[in-house]
Amino acid sequence: MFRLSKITDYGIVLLVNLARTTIESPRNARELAEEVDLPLPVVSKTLKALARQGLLTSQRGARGGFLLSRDAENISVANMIEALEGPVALTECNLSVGACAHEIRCQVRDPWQVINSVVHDALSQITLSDLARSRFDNVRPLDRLSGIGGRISREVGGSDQTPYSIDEGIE
Amino acid sequence: MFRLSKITDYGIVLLVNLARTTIESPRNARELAEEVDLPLPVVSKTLKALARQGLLTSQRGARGGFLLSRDAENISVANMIEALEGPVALTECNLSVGACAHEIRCQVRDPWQVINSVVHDALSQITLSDLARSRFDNVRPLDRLSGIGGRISREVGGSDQTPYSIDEGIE
DNA sequence: GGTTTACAGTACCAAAATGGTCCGATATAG
DNA sequence: CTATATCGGACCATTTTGGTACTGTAAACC
Repeated sequence: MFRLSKITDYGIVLLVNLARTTIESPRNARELAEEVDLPLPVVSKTLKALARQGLLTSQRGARGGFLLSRDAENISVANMIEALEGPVALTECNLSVGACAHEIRCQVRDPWQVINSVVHDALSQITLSDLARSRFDNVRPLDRLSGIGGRISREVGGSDQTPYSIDEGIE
Repeated sequence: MFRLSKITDYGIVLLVNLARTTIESPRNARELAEEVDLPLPVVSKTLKALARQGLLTSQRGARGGFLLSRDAENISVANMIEALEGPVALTECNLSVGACAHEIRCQVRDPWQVINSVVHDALSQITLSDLARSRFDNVRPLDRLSGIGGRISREVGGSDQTPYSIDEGIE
């Protein structure tokens, strides 16, 4: 079905919520669950996963909770997806060499590498701070994307790169 | 897990196979299954689905089989994925309005529209003929993508657009 | 016209992934 | 010491996937 899991969806919503607040003290799961209107166990599970993957820092005990582990500008959509879904690999052969039995005689492995990179790059260019800014409301969203493309090219290995800002040229 | 289903994977392999041959007579499932080294029932199922979605034309009866229904240049990766997975919708809210119960109070719906479009656009720019050409073998694939980005912007509704050629600037 | 070839549709089933809940352990604040 | 929260699992129902099988129908060819 080519859809992200709900946990990932929830995770991004939660991250945006955390990125929006200016408070620097940790926010706990119950609080966040209310704001987002999702069952506490689900929110809790999602936050735990994000903490384990290093996108959130957790503080245990009374007055504990979760904080972004780094600036929202430095967390890309690709990062968030990878944290909750594992590596972006549209096909098995994109995961690693030798993952697919047909690898040797396969005629499309190399093209798939390209496709996967294109998608990954696209997802790397949008950051959490873009999502948190969210002034999309009454504007057709796609208008903002002119010019994004020139940068979809260089990065390969999942390392961070200069992210594209959705607001570019709009201010 | 953010992976395409195997059927989709198989489907693309089969389409590439069909795009590579110059023969204009239909190729049957058994023949294709051998070439691709996959079980006949699976190949058959996949081809049927592609035919139902209009990417292949089928010919019944003796000497029947499958043919591309249009030129490989006019079949994008997005087309192939949509044929076998349904519409590209990374989240439920990308599928249609009202698909998600949280839609009204959701803070990230609009950003998701953008993300989804970016991915969809990227997948629209690579065509079956690009895949079939496949001269990726000894070249680092990403080098070919410089310049792709400028075009990732305009299209929204899934309609065809001028596709990006992977070989651009390499010849 | 009968036989063979090959697709069409659909039902079916086992295995895996997902969505969601719950609980005991541990760390921290006061 | 107690209340608060996360941590790390286990757990289970439901859905999706991957793959097979079977019946029907269309076309070709003798």
